[in-house]
Amino acid sequence: MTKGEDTKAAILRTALERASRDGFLGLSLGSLAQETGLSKSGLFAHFGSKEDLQLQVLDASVEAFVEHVVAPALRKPRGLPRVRALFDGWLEWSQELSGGCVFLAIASDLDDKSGPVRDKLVAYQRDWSDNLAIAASIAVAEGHFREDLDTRQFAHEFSGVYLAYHHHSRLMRDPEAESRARAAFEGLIQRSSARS
Amino acid sequence: MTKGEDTKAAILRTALERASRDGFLGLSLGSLAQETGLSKSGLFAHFGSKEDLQLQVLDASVEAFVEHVVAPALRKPRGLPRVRALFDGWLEWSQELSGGCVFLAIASDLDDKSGPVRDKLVAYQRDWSDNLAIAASIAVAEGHFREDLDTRQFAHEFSGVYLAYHHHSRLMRDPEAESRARAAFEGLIQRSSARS
DNA sequence: GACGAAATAGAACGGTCGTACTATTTTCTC
DNA sequence: GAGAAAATAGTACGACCGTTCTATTTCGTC
Repeated sequence: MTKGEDTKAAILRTALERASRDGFLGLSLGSLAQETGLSKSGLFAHFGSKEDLQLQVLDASVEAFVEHVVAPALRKPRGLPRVRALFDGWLEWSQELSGGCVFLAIASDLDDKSGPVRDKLVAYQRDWSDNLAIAASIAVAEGHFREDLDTRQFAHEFSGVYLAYHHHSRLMRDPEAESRARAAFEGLIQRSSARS
Repeated sequence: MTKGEDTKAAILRTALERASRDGFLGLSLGSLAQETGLSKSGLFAHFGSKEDLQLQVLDASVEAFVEHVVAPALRKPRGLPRVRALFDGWLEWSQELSGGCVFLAIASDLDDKSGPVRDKLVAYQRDWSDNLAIAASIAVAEGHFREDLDTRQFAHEFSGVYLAYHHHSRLMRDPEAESRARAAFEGLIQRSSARS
């Protein structure tokens, strides 16, 4: 790894952390430069524009997410164990960066914008939704979940459990958020399971 | 209503709309002045500071929320009908402003900050959570919901249904978001109901 | 160790930010 | 309708924004 690539990776690591706290709106080149010990123009030289930086932060976020959540789950047995691993990993993910889930942090300030950054985020989110539904359908195939389970509905409610957890733990700092989320998840699993 | 109060109300109405789209981070005095046809200093004179403006926007948001969601629900019969009205009203609320739910828009850029604006938002959110739990416990008392229902857990999952709806409809523009949310809600109602 | 290339710094740009201060206009009261 | 009070405009401030351009330093190769 060359010097430049090294620096860039360090910038992205810092940027990811910052984006989780302040979103993309609060992530300025000046403050990021200061935080990484570079000059503003020195940092800027690694990216053609702020938008390019955002796109690369997004890619780096997904890379981290796959490493921390998706990959470990894929090492688990197909079906229910993998679904559980996805949930556990996802919860951990939301606490990994100091500002919580970076995707949610940037989602809110991209909601009503348009452009490549939003497009990329949405594409990634769709992929994730698809993956949740696929994990559920594997659990159906393995006989863990009901034959007639609506796997897309399952994915939707799954994400609802996560979103409620994130909202209650992060904004409201509710100490019961995790136990509530786990209870909700168990309920979801139970009513999705075969031989209910 | 004096002229000044009139202008202030108009400013707040515009600010509310803008805050729903861009959050508090994206809501600048300059752009807000332009949008309301006032000079920047003319607008500023109505508020001692930007923070004061934010606090007042927050109060105005709650006022609107109570008017559009809480009050109509309170006119419904106690118990399940009221719970349903809260849900329906909440879904409508999320589509009322062009940027979606203003509370969620500003929640994400206050997550990790501290100060009076965040404190006020959190207080309001706790009130709302409490109200949901109370509505559920009334439904228990009326015999609509199970005696042993955990009403706080109900409130938590209720908000999860809303959050998933908001996320899927707003960020991902999923046309099925509403039907998914309604299905999730019906599931929640069903397993909370008496004589299941 | 020289030398071309890669990486970083520095300075400056027009713009917008929130805020303060001083005019000017509009409204209300008698 | 005069005059006080309220409401709005104008201007300026220092700070930071993203971006561009031109140095300067550091690195990798022969």
